[in-house]
Amino acid sequence: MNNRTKEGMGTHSGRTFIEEARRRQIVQHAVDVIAEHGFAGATLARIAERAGISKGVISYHFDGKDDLMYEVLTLYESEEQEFIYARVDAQETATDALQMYLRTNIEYMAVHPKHLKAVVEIVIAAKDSKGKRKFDVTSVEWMEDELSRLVSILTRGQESGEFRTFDPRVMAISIRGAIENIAMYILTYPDINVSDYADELTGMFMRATREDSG
Amino acid sequence: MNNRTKEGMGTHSGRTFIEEARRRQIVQHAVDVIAEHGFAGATLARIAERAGISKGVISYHFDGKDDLMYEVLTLYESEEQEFIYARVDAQETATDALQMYLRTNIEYMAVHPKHLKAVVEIVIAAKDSKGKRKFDVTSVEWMEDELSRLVSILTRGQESGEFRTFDPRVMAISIRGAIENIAMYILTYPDINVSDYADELTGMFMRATREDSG
DNA sequence: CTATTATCTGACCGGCTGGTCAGTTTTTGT
DNA sequence: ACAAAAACTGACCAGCCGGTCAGATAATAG
Repeated sequence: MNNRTKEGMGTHSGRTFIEEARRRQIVQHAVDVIAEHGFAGATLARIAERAGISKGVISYHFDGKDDLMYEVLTLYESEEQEFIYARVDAQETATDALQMYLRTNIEYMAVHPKHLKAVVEIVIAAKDSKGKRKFDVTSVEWMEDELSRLVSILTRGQESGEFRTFDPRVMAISIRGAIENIAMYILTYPDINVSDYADELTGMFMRATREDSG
Repeated sequence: MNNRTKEGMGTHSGRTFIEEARRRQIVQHAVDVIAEHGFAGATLARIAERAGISKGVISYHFDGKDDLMYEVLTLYESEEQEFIYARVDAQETATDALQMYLRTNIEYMAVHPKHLKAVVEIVIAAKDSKGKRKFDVTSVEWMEDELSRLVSILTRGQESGEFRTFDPRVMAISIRGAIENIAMYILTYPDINVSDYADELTGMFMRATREDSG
């Protein structure tokens, strides 16, 4: 009486304690391997070896590599979203929201740099393999979703007069690019002062967005 | 009397007309395949098929896949650098230099989006496979090189009083991130107005860098 | 025209990939 | 205690990867 919902992602309906634990363990080790070797270098053999289990176990608990990657993506994506938007949505003005958005993004990636790297790696890989029926839609939608949330903050700021006139989409793309690039550097040089980075980033985009004073 | 310098990259010493043509052809098709399928999906078989030649021809003219990728990287990287810095270095003030830097970057990627995508794909892949003796150093150095040039422009602006006080490195990383992310979007949605993107980007970072007026 | 060299083909190789499965061990239920 | 279900192992598979090579073909030189 095993595989009930395997492919039915999301809600963990009737899973054993052991199964739940194994899945979590595998996902965690998968993240480590992806962060270390990139998506292409994250083979099932390597993930299994890292977890100290047989390769077959992964196939037993997941419907293949794609399913595992999808799990990694959705798990840490939602984890990040919750962390960030719990704080962002608590802000009243768009200015505060944007500032909090930048700050919590940096803060989150300082605590979980591997998670972010893994998510980015998967999304990029999924984008590249477009048309080969992988996790396509989801991955592209993640980018778009993240972007549209940011766009709505920016638009709100423009409507309230806090922000100047600019293309919210270009601004959002630039902000995401800045954040993701800084994430790469935090991973490469872990000994940097994250708080300073957050200050710099907020100072930068506060000036880039606010109404011209003159 | 064939392979003379094969591995000795760079200067094409004594190459046949045919060899030179074939190499160029292979590199061009390699770029197309990388841009379309990503680095991981750019197999020798696919590149050969696209070029309408046998797989062995690639091995005949290049010392393996790494050599081909290295060729793609160096060729289009230098091409881009020349295009951009020919204009950037002609500017007198740091403000003009930065503005030209942003504008020509967008302009270049509008003309050669595939080249840029290919370079980014290779650099990312090389970064991931770090420690596995590929083109490691070079790829990381490209990023660092690109970054240090930008940093020097920013530092110059700060010394001349054009720019406010900020961490030039963080700013440079953010600018690169914004440019590269926009590149991805231009590739995804080719029907956007590139000129507008350039205007938005310059407006954004002009405000982010300039001395506060008050 | 002929011999030599350069170029190219297509079959082939070992190695690694994701994935499968018969059989063994562990956990669970009674 | 014991049977059934769950969890796991390790050997195995086909398929693709980068790369090689003997032999076919094309270009060139004498």
